Amino acid sequence: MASDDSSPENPVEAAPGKDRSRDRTATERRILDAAQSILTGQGPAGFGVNAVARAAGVDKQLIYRYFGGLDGLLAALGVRLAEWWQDQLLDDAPAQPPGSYGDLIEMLALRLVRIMRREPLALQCLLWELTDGSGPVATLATARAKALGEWMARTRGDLRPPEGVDAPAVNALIISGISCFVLASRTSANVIGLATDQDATWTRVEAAVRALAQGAYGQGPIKTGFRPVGSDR
Amino acid sequence: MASDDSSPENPVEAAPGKDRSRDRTATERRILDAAQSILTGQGPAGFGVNAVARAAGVDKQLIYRYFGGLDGLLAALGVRLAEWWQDQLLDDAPAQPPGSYGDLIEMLALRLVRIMRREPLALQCLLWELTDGSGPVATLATARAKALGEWMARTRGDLRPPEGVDAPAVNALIISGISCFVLASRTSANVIGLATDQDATWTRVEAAVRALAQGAYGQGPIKTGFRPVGSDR
DNA sequence: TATGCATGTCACCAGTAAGTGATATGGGGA
DNA sequence: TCCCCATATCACTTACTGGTGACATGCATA
Repeated sequence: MASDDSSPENPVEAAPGKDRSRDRTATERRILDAAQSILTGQGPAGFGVNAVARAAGVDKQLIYRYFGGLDGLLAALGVRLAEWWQDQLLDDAPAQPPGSYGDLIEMLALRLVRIMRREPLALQCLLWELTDGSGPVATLATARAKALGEWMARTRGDLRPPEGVDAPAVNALIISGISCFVLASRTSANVIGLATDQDATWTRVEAAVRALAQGAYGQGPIKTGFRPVGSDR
Repeated sequence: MASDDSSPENPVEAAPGKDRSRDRTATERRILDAAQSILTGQGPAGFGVNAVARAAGVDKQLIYRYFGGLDGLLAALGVRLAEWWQDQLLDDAPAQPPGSYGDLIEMLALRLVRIMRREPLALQCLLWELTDGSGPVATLATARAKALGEWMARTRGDLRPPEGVDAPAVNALIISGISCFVLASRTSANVIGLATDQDATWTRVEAAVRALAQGAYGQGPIKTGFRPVGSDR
């Protein structure tokens, strides 16, 4: 994945011929598609003017003209991301409303596990935010935070966390844990002793997520019927 | 922190004169110090042959000769890191042995929070592992995992998690949560709604860590006496 | 038909990266 | 004393990056 980016491996066809469509909005979409594809595949490190232009089969000058450079392109991509998060979270209303605050957080957490596992782009954006907190990248984080917040507001009804439990802090840790774990599973098949390439492991992780949510907000430790087989540190 | 790396901002002095000490082991140490300094300051992205050589005040050729290139240098750094983790974790025996498995995990988790907050190098390594899972970088992860495992083996005594609780999965999520949260606090002053630049927030986070550990392994939700002031999603 | 502008392309710049072959220099052994 | 070798430095190539100015082309309007 180093040098040979000129081969047409992207969804957009890259015929190096003459003036293509002469359609600005279409070209802008091509560029955005390419940017998304690059970010998904190569990650933040590969996200550059040259790479995106090459993938889009377009001169990089157009990126400067139409988006004002990389930052503008990233901002435009952020708008897409925001819509995507809306689709992922908001559009699937819960089958049955949560019965307790613990259920609410469990529901959110499980959704998060599945979304993150399914969508590499979300992971790459998260990684980028962890790497670089400067302005343009921060908008990506904002999109996600907004979608999560709206889902909560819509779903929580009048549920409240139990007295004395610091819900924002606990939730932040649970969400962080899920994010980091899925992120780590992307590059390593063994994360803190769990084989992330096996489906059974993910079943266990989801059960653990439930146990954490209910343990922090519920009435006691959740027995999942888990029986250790190997080392149980 | 971008371009001007030639100024002697590192602990090693960078006099561009003639043959310095003509002492290979000392030179190797200079290079290693510089590499560590670069990684701590600039992160994985800034970790290159030129940058390290410049910071060490040494010709980059020596990096190839003595370490066989960046990968070898990274491996050598990994050895250092392993020792560092040993120092951080193993050498401070717990004041009193944990009374339950929940106490054990709570103890480990709190230690982790403090270590991660204190040592930027640990965070940069973690970030690198999340970015790139290829061989040389993976050794960094191994060093940390080994230190954690040994601490557990030494401290746990004959404590066992409660029946039916999947300790490896729960612990992995707790550790991931701490890692990711501290990592995010490095680049953003507001992580999932928590102001990470205030000491009070970290007190809350530590309490939440305790609540999660005890909630998952203990007898019920932990009341920390927390009283919400603002939004409590 | 002729002009002007939006669209697209090309060629180049300065900067920096990784990597390599040749050269200087000093110290220790024969 | 002389020579050899480990140590250290220099000079260079190749390749890529972000960024910019100049140029070509086609469409719509006057």
